[in-house]
Amino acid sequence: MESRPVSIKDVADRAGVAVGTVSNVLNHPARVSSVTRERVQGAIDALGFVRNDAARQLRAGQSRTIGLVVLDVGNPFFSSLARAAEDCAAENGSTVVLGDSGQDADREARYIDVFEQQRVQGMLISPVGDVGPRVEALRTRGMPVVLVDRTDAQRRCSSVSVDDVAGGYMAVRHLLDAGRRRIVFVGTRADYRQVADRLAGARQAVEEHDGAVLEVVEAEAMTVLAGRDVGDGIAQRPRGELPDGVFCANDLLAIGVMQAVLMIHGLRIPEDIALIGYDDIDFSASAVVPLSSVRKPTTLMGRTAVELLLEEIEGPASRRRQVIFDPELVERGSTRAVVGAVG
Amino acid sequence: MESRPVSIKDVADRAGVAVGTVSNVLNHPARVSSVTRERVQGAIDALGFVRNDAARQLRAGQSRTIGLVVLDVGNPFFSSLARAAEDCAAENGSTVVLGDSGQDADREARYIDVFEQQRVQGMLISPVGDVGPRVEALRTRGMPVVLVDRTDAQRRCSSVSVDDVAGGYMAVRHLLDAGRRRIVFVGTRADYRQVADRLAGARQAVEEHDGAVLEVVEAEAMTVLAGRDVGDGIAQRPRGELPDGVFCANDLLAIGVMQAVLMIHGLRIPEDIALIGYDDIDFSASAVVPLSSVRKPTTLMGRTAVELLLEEIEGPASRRRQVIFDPELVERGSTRAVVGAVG
DNA sequence: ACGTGCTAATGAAACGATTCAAAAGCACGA
DNA sequence: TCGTGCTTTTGAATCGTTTCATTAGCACGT
Repeated sequence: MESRPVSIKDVADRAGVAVGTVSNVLNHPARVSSVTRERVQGAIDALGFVRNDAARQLRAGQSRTIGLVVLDVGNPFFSSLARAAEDCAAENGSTVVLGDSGQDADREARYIDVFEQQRVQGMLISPVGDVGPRVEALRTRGMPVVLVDRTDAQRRCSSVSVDDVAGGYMAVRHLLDAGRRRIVFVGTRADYRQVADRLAGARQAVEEHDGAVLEVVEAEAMTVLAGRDVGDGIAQRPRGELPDGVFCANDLLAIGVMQAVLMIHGLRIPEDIALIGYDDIDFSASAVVPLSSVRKPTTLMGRTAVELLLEEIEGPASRRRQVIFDPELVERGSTRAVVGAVG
Repeated sequence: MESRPVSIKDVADRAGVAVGTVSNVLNHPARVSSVTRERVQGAIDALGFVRNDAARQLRAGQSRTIGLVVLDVGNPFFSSLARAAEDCAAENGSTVVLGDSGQDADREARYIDVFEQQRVQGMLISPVGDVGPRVEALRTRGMPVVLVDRTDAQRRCSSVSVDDVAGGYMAVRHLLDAGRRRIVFVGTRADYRQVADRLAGARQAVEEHDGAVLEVVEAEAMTVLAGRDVGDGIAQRPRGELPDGVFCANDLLAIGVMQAVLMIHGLRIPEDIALIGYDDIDFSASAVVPLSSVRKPTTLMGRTAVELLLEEIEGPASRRRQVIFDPELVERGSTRAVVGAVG
């Protein structure tokens, strides 16, 4: 009953040709006369032949597959990045397979191993911790690697990332432009480089502006609940000490702050407090007051990462490139200028 | 400079043993004396040898990889399902590679092809449209397939899904138990089998209960904004005609309804209207009023899917099984009983 | 010295597709 | 008839690993 899989040999026998001819039908159809081609194709269909990729790869020495290791597929940033990478790869005849490290270094290592054993064309890695040595080893064995959402300070490989300092600057500059002067930055104790960068950008914007002050408020975590606590604390202050602009290190925090400010304390957004977040998650557009935010060029990042990788696959001689994108301001109701807006 | 990759032959030469011995070190270490083992291991490390999976697979005839094709990695349901599947596969020495069809049939077909060419051990598919013929073809070629989040009416393969009728019943039953009688179901025109099933369950619960009435309100889409419109329409009714319980076909709708009911019309949840959603997305727990919901046993589903697949891989003789899980009620503030709660 | 019973190591064959030098087939002109 | 220049087809060699029948090596008892 359970017969062994159909090979190119079986197809050749049935069509009455040599194996080389079948291979040519599959890979160089122009070399084969149309009558033979049709006979072979008929045999392929009749037998349900499916090419054995292992054998093909073994001979070819490399595959048409790109490995992508992400921190968390549940995070919308990574899922749309993956989508974009897949599209771009498909246009170039490659396929992306995804490995989710779940921020776990062991798991990350496992996927890197598996992909290397599979002889993928190259890897895109958004690393958990320090993948320096790892990447170094891959490169000595000739495996192209591009880092995603992280630069490589030692320039061992190309990378695609976002300038979070610019993003922080952009957000606070936007608040200042809307006439706000007493700015609060909400973030966690800056273990994450990302948060630290955003704060640095915020500082820079405030320092450029006479009369503006920046206060840093620390949240327990980067979640809605933590944001609600922070918002609660802020909104309880006496009227005269209220900030008029709040920049949160991500959208979840901002949504929490919004809930507290609006619901618990009855203040108005943006009239009393203008509010801006970071990441532009889907939810932000449909918050009670649509939330302004700072968006990473996710799609562009995914495409660029694949392009850099392909570049390196084609010509390994090419030098490493660190591509850093600027984020984009997304202006919504939570910071809309209110003076003269009706006019 | 760019030397060809290190093969088992190179390792054998350096260690001064035969290739078969190196292979034994890798696959059957017990068969090799410890002194030889160490010498070979040393050569492996020194040369940076990485096993060529293509060659291994070619010989073995099958891989240790499971292909998972999902509708949308951005959807938390699928990302946690994938996570669970990966864990379960890892425990059994396999690796899951993920393909995101993005609800696109072509893309889905491409991933299925790629996985079949890669001779994966088996596939888990959450299908876009009608994959019947597709699955049929795979099966005749001996490829194990398990459907996810969908049953196979023709029982051509095993499947893992959720009983949405039971989920709908559960949600409305919960509202009834909390003393609500005028129930509204919010959903889209039921193209999705899932939504239709949830409504059917809701109907059933209401019919079992004397004096309870069910009204169906149609939303434009399954989004927060569409929910807000619906909530707006409901809350504008004269007090006497207000429902006292609302069941939304997903959490996004429910959050929209909540925003409209609370913010625009100043009604209270759950005092005036008890509200329950479906899916239990992360956001629900941190809504202004924490949202009750119906949760699918995502992790269990992922594990079970892998288990069914492995079962079929081991013994192809095993009959197909349709596993249907019951969803779980998650009770939060939006439906909390208010009478006597303080006591 | 020789057989017995081990364990350890060997190396050729096999997996299935691709490649490529060589052969075959064919048309045409000399 | 033969050579020339073309297109089409052939099939052996190759990729790197695993398997397995065989051989080698060694200790022990007779």
